[in-house]
Amino acid sequence: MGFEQLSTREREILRVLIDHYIRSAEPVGSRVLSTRHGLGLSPATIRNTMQDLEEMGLIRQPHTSAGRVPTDEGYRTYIDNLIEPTPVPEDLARRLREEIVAASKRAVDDILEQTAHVLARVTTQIGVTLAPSLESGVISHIELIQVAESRLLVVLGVQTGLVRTLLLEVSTDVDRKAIEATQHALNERLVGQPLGSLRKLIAERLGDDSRADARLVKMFVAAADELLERPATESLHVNGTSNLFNQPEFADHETLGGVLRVIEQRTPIVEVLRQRGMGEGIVITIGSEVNLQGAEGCTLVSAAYNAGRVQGTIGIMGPTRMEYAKLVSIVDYVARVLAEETDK
Amino acid sequence: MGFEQLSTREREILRVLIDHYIRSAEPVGSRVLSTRHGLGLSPATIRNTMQDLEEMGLIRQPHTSAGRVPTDEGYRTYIDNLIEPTPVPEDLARRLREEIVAASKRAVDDILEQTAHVLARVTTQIGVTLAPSLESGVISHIELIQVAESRLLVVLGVQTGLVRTLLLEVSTDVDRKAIEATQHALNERLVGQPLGSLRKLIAERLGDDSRADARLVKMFVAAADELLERPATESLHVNGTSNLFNQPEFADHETLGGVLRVIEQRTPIVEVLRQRGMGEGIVITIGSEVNLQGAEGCTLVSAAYNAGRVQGTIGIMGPTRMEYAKLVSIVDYVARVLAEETDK
DNA sequence: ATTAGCACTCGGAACCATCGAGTGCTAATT
DNA sequence: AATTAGCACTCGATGGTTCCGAGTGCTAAT
Repeated sequence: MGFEQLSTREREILRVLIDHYIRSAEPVGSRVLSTRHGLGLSPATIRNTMQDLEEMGLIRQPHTSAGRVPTDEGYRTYIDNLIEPTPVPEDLARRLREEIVAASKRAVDDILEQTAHVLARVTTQIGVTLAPSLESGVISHIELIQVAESRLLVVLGVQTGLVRTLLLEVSTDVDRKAIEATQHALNERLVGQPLGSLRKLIAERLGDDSRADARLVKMFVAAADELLERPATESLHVNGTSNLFNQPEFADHETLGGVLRVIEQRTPIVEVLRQRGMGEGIVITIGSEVNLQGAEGCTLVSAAYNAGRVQGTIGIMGPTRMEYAKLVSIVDYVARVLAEETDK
Repeated sequence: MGFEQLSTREREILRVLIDHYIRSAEPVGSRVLSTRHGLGLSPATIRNTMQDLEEMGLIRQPHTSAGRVPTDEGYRTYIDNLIEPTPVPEDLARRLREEIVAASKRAVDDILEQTAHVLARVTTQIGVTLAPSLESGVISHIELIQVAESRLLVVLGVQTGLVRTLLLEVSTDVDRKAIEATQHALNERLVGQPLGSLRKLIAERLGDDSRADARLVKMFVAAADELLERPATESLHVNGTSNLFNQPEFADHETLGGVLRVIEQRTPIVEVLRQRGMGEGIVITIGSEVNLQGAEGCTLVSAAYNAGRVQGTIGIMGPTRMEYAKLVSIVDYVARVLAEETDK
């Protein structure tokens, strides 16, 4: 099943077959491979090799008298061993950078929204972007602002310029003094610490501080918890869903519906991006390999980007039959640009 | 074409026909109407009336030898004159309220997201919610916070507890003093004024103020402008798109694609909600009546909600063939609950 | 080891007949 | 005068049949 067991010829035929299938979206027969591509072999020979590849589970026949299509295992070997990314053309690179930079004056969410949009348009796939997880971010700044009688706005500055805000509903009888005192206490004790360990820190460091209003602190912790937990699905931006309609694999209503449902749930996608997309370099995830029920025919091409010390993920989602050679480079490039833009 | 010209019998038949069609999604023949509904008329009579209704453009035949289906004009008369909303059942009302209240401790966007979700689930249509337009909101509070060397967070409090924040990229050489001074000047001159007239006000009131940093003020205005313009599409929440898949009218790929594309663009929907949805009571907008290219077969049932002095809109979107009697009440009820929750 | 040759398979397109729901019209009925 | 029964007619949907050809696997020749 592994790549090592493939002969040069098998590799070559598998590569050419998938290349062709990616373009045509139709089962590939031995004839086309023999004539239209430069591997000087007769159809018969190719047929033999194809039989072998089929036994290995890398390709299959939709029905007896049809050509072959890649299986997901086939795609996997192709992805891992047979593609050579084509560099992003100069002019496209320039345009990409411009469009992302144009948005970078705004808040993080706006950049990400814009990036998802650009990704979708350029790749004609679905663009997805995920804001950095703040777990490991370092608190630089805490501010409590009373915006209404019973509403407190919490501004949480995280290291290199990331900001999150959230609203706190408080009982009406906290006075300005208490708020200020709490704010001071929080700042003093928490700045410079990683957000992820906040709950623990508060217990340790503020338990004794008499200046801080205990109720406020408790609410603050609850809110911060939420900030850490919830935004996972909320900070996911998806764009270009309608690109699916052009893909023949989603001509079927069921298939299409399944994918859209998965996208709507968000969580499954966030999980794939978080769990597999971290680290560095491009990660390609085939739907059927992970638990993406309903989107088995989809694949995610993702890359992490560093925004200061925290990491977010971007990517594209489309049918497993996609032009990896081109798209991989684009995703990679966009991730780099995004890192530059969010990290300054 | 108007409603006045319909005889009682014509009205009755139109009503019953549409009622039936809404449930069955199939062309309605004269037989079914005669036997299955209590209007003691023979099929032949009904056929005659149906011919009349067809001439008036209220119903039509998909082809000879098929029953009749309503035209959009037919739906319009039905909507305007023939439906009687069924009250929301007690227990459903309770659950709705609970679910919305549960989210109301969080920021506005969260409530709206949750509301869209609830609407979608309960109606099995697409739920849409639109944050209040801040145009006419009154500024209660302005705060400038330096969150990084060259980043300023603007907190804009709007009357009863609504808060908007946005990031400002500034050149590095503004000092703390200048920021504070500007903040003071802004507060002094702008609090109590409607957000919409902000640009004009600033020219009038701050031109002479020497304390404020001119560059900062200019950037502030730019940012506020953006806040007024841009969020129109951004503060639209959509949920339940996959509900479309159950509707037979969207079995066709083209149709479905059209609708999804419209949803993705967002602007068209925002416009319908803003332009027609304001004021009070339920507004029902049929796709073909307004300029919703691609979503002609869709209808929006929307209602405005008051959040203090500003107004937002919520609604549902689905095939024109939807159960208005039930759904209208639900949308109405949710709008009321939402008003209560955002306005306190 | 490769390839030409050939019988075989099977999905898809085209064609056809059939069926039946629903119509519009006319003539009979109330 | 309004309603209804009766009837011929229309036309989409359904299912069966045939036909075509792309593509195969195998065998025998190179």
